[in-house]
Amino acid sequence: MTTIPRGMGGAALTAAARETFAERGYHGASIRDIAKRAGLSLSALYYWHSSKQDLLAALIEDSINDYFQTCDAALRAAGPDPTDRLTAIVRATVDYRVRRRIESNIAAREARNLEPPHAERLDHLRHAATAQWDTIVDDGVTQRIFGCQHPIDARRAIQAACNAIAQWYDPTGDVGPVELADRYVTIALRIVDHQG
Amino acid sequence: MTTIPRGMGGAALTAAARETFAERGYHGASIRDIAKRAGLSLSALYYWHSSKQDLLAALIEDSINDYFQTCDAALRAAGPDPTDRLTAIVRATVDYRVRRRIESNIAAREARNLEPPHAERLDHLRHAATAQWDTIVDDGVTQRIFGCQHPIDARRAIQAACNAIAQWYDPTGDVGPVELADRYVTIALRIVDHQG
Amino acid sequence: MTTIPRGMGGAALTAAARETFAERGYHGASIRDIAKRAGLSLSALYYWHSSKQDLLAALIEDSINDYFQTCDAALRAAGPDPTDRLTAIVRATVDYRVRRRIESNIAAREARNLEPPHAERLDHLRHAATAQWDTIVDDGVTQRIFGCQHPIDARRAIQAACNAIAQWYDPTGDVGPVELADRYVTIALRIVDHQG
Amino acid sequence: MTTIPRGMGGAALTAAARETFAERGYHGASIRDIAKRAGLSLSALYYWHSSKQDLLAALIEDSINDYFQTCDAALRAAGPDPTDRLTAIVRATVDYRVRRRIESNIAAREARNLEPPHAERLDHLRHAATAQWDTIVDDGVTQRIFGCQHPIDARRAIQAACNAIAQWYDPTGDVGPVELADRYVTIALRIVDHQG
DNA sequence: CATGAATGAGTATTCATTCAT
DNA sequence: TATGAATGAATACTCATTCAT
Repeated sequence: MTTIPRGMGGAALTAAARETFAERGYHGASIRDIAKRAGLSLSALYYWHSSKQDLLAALIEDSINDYFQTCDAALRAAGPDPTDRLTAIVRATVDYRVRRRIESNIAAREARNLEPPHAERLDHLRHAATAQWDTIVDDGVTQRIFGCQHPIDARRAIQAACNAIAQWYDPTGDVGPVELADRYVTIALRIVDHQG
Repeated sequence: MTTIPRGMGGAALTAAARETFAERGYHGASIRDIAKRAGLSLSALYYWHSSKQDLLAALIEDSINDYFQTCDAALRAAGPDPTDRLTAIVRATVDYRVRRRIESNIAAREARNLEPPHAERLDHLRHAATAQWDTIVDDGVTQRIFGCQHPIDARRAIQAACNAIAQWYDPTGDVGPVELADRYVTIALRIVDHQG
Repeated sequence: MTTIPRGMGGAALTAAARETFAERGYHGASIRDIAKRAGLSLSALYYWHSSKQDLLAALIEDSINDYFQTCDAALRAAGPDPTDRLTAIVRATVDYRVRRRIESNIAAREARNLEPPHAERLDHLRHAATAQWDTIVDDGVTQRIFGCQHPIDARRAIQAACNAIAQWYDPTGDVGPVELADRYVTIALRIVDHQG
Repeated sequence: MTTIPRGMGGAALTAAARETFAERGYHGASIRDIAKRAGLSLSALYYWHSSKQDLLAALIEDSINDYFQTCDAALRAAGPDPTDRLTAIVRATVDYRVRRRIESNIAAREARNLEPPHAERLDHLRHAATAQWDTIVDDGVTQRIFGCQHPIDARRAIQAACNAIAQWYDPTGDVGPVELADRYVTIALRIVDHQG
């Protein structure tokens, strides 16, 4: 697993890469742009990161790890009840999409540009996340707490709605992350047809 | 990679561009790849299309126009009732995302690579579509047919769910477009808290 | 962009080539520009002229032939006196540079882009012209009518001055070709140090 | 085509560009030819010069600046007398055309291929040079030292004669720059009808 | 740690030209 | 006569990457 190097140059490059990939996409961004934005030379970039691909992978993996930690903590705190668990994972997802809006968009849009070693690790993580969501919804349906007839479609709809937040959320707007999470919990519970 | 009959180069190139942009993204796709895939020379590509940008714009605009026509027809047939109208626009959207899955993904992912003249036209269309959705949800809320407290978030969630279909739908799978539209209408009505 | 009378495609192309070569130079002009300017298709251009090179050669040779005819006529009318002959050839040259200003500039600037068969013919003509000028000046010096000590430099100076006319002459200005020729005859006679 | 010492690429490329532009003209010269002639890669060319246009502009501006410095020094040394000043500027011009024969030809032939920012600067310089010449000739005419009736045509003829030197001068020939300048001073004084 | 100099493969695009109709 | 469709080679330029210092 690639880690983001600590130190002034490394941090500046990571920040510059994040902004540049977000604005122009992986293929549209040139490492010259990134180095210039970081105020460093091209060669300095290669001191910190072995390739453009590595820069992207570091960014995405760091962000995804954050997401998994956020989810795990929330689910550990939530206990076994499907409603609590769905609430927890929706809150964690909304929180992550807002807090790491930019990396989150990069992860969503540019993941397909990751090459085999990184791509496989990411696929595995994604599969695990999907399983986590599916388990929660399935449990709720089995326990007749959720009335929806197509749990997979419900899960897809909730995830899509949460993921889209990163595309439109304005951190300077007047809906804060907590209020937003409340609203999306409500939407999620409606989608699974929560029997309240 | 079949031989293209003389005079049919334009269509072959459009099809090749669609597949290539979908697989690799706008910046990741090279026009050499596109021409090769179409079984024609690079120069033939420029005979039919004035630039790579033009190829992308044509693809996206054609697809978006299709979407608008589909929606307009559905809404004209639906009459004034908000439930009918929401049902109609969700059906039209699901239909479009399934029917033009590939272009639909290109439009969603690569629109930001459109340059000013095309980008502005597209922005305008997107704004019009959003207004259409908002009007429907707002009408339902005003008439107390929909109980949701945050109509804009509801609209965003529904659109995100429908749009995501193009990312995972498998045309060879066992859920057909009509059944899928039924399921998404159900989800949409739940999101707006339809009072049935 | 004038309309092309049927069968006059050749003339339209010659005119278009003249303007385009004059504006952009041989290598800077594209054969597409020329065809478009002539209001014809690319293929029509190739019906009339076998190549871009042929288009340039036709233009230059036509113009050079005109120059030689003008000079020959003037010198035949002038008789044997060196002063008369120098006057005649300067008048003929000024007349040509004004009358065929554009082709004259093309011939001067683009001749080096002519390929072997045409280039050799042109070199031969240029050499003949130089010999004609040199003979006149040498005769004047031998007969002590011209006092200049370096007849070749004198000839070069006169030719350069006359040739430059095509670069600055404004046909809408208030100095007509006859008055201009008078002035350049005066200059030429001073350069050779005419003993008047 | 010797090997270029590391760090000397810029100069080698400038020299190669000078030769290539002189031989084939701006549009006829390809940057591949230039790089190859310099014994460097295409990319090295772009490391040192931002574009083909930039290469041309640098060459021309450098050469023109040389000309202006040469003229200014000569005129400062010459004092106020029109004959001295005309002699000085003719000597400076001949010196420049011989000393920087190749760049001088490039400046004359390829200036029209300069794009707006550079073209405007050059136009301004050219206008200033013309004014300098005109002032000298006008002063001589006003003071009845020069008898010519059309000072502008006289100036044009002198300039054209001097400029043409770069087209035919052979540095291995037997007329050196000083002797040549003497001859052109004589020609110039005759053109303005110097009252000696 | 960091840079200046360099590279080879690749980019989108335009060229003069050809050919079947 | 004339054209619409196509081509291969060339165009200027950018890419990610390397390496000696």
